[in-house]
Formats: sequence, C-alpha cells, structure tokens
Amino acid sequence: MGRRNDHTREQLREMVLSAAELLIVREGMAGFSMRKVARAIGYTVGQLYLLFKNQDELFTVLNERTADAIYSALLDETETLNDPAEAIRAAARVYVRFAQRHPNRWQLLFEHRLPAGSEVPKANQMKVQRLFGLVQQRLQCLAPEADADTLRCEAAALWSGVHGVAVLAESNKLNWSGVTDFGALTDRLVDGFLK
Amino acid sequence: MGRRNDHTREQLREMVLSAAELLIVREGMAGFSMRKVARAIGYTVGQLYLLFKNQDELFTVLNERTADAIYSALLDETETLNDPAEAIRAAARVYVRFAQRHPNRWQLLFEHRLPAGSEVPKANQMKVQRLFGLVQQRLQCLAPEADADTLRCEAAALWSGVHGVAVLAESNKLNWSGVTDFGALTDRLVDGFLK
DNA sequence: AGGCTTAAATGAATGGTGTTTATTTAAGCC
DNA sequence: GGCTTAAATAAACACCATTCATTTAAGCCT
Repeated sequence: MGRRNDHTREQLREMVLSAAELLIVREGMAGFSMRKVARAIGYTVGQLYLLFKNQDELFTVLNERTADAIYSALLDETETLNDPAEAIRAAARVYVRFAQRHPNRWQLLFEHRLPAGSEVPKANQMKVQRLFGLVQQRLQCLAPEADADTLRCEAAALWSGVHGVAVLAESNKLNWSGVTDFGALTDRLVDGFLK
Repeated sequence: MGRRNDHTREQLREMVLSAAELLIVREGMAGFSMRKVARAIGYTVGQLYLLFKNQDELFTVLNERTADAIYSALLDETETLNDPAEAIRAAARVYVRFAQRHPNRWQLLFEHRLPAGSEVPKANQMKVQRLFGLVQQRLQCLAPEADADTLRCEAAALWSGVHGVAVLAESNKLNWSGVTDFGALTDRLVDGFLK
C-alpha cells in the first residue's frame, strides 16, 4: 500500500508508543522488537523509522512516560500528608511498590543504556530528578536549619537507599536474606535514616 | 579443519571465558557477541556451543567470577579490621568502588536476566549471598543482643541501601543532586544507619 | 604401515534482529 | 484527468544466537 492517511502523524506516534509499552509490559526488553510493534499496529517496520529516529529514541520517550507515572503515583500518595516524615515514608513505599508491580517498565527506565557517546536527553534527566526533588523538599521541612549542601547529600543518601530496596524488590538476583516484606524493609531503612 | 587437540576442553573453556570477560569489560553487554568471542580465540562459533550450552550459561559463569572478585575485594579490605562498624564502612566503600571501576562486569552480574522460566543457579545465588553474609556477620558483632530475624532485616535494609548507592555510582541515569563523591555518600548512609 | 573409530572442529543453514532506501501507492489540487 | 507529493511498503543489508550435517585428524588395532 502507499498513502493511507488513516491517522495523523501524532496519532501514529501515539499508537506506536502504546503498542510498544504494552509489549514491554508483557515481554520485557528481551521480548521486544520493532517488528513486533509494527505488526501490532498493522504497519511495516519502515514506518516506525519515519516516526522515531531509532529504537533508542522510542525507548527514551517510553521512559519519559514511566518517570511521569512514578511521579504521579508519588504525588498522589503524599500530597495530602502534612507530616514530612510520614510523607517520605509513604513516598518510599510507593517507589518500591512501583518497581515490584511494573518491573519491566522499571527496568527499561533504569537499566537501558544508550550507545556510548550519546547522552540521556535533558528532558528525561529532569523527569527523574523531579522524583528526587519531592523527597528533598520534605526533608528540608524536617531539618530547616541544615544548609543546602548537606541537605542534598542527606537526601541523596536516603533516596539511593530506597532505590536499592526497589532493585532488591524487582530483581530476584539479590535474594540475600529471606526478606520478602519489602514494605517493612523500606520502613526500616527510612526510619533508621530519619533519626 | 577438524580435530586439532591444541588445547584440552578445560583450557578451551578458560580461553573462552577470559576472551568473553575482556570483551564485556571493553564493550559491555551491548557490544558482546558469541561471534566476536569465537574470533578472539581463533575458533568458530559452533565450537563455543560444544563448550557452553548457550550465551546465558557463559554469562552465568562470568557472573560467578565477578561475584568472587567482589568477595575477594571485600575480604581483603575488611579482614584486618577489628571494629565491626569500621569493617562495615570499609566494605560499603569497596562495594561501591567496584561498581564504579568495573561498571560492565557489575551490570552483567546485576542486570542480566535469564529467559523467563529458568532460574539463577544455586551456586550463583550463594556467591551473591556470601557478600551479604560478610556484612550480616559484622552487624551481629555490633548488636549481639538482637534476635536473628530483626538482625537479618536490619542487615538487608543497610546493604540494600549500599547497593542503591552502587547503582547510583555506576549509572549516570540517577543523576539526582549533583553528588559526585560517592565515598562520602556511602559513609553518610552507613553512619546514619549505625545509629 | 594401513585402516577404523571417534572426538574435535567447521561451515553452512535457519530464523531472528535493527536500520536504510528505492519504489509504489493514493490523496488533494489544478 | 493528470500532476505533485507525502505516506507506506517491500526488499535489502549486515548483523545476531543457535543447530547440525559434514569434514578432519588423532589414537588405536591389526
């Protein structure tokens, strides 16, 4: 076939993105292929390359969406909370639960590497930093006297820890100790930190 | 060519493993291929499949070695230390530094997934748990009165945190906050924990 | 020494992948 | 109805993991 004009460029991009996301959710990075995406939307592979530069760009856009999804989840569960400590605890739990419930999207976001030389776009870096900002903000409320530098360091240490628990929860590789209740584990880490 | 008998089966396996390790170190998972390994040792691809069941088995053996390497590094830097807190701090620093200095081997160990259905062999799980055991042991010295269950939980929380910092150090994806001194970050996390 | 057995090694094939490009198709306009 | 042009395709390229029939040579037996 040739020109069909069933959909606008934007619609097509959207179709590709949601088909790709579904495929990632179902089969993970290992089972993903451009051909499968094309088949899913009833177009040929070539068309995908008129909509996206390459597979990495497609992944990058998907990751932007995943970061947004985590941010929304984080916001949903914390914005009504006034107590900063409570908010941080809740945020940590949501973060870890997201990794557990959406392991394939989580892996794509944090484990997919761009080819050497090309950098993660600023927009994506921002979306990830935004998650961290949420925590930093709450931590500031908790320790208003701390200077900006030590606060950032403290927040980085805390959230790196939470990220570690998320890795543990999502991957079965780090099966150290028979711990399975990651909610409790998260609480222990956060509480230990908010001395 | 046919039968050459230049090397024993064991020698050949060893040649494959070191060539594969070199390739992983140089090019990472993305640049790895069985064909490149075969070319590097002067044999054909088919021969690799007489020595290893498939690529995943080769990776699994490599990962066993990486886990050993981390364990050795951890032991080297902690066995002479008597103070448990000091030992844990040192262990955490070594762990994070390994991730920074050997990112590709580290990624293969913690990010490579076997195809759905097949499990990580017991031997490999043990090698990873052994790392964790080292920390748990020191933590026990520090809190001898704690019961085994809470100790395990506490150790898991602490080491998950350290693992999180290692992820942060190795990947540039988690560029939250401008923190670059991961040694200091590690100390902050550990010290915060050893309240 | 010459033949036989058998393990070592190959080479080619199968079916997959990402990516590029010449070509075809049809929609909208004159 | 013909022309232009954008949309879409089909086929190609160069890889990849994996398998397997075939070839080669080493070691043994007569």
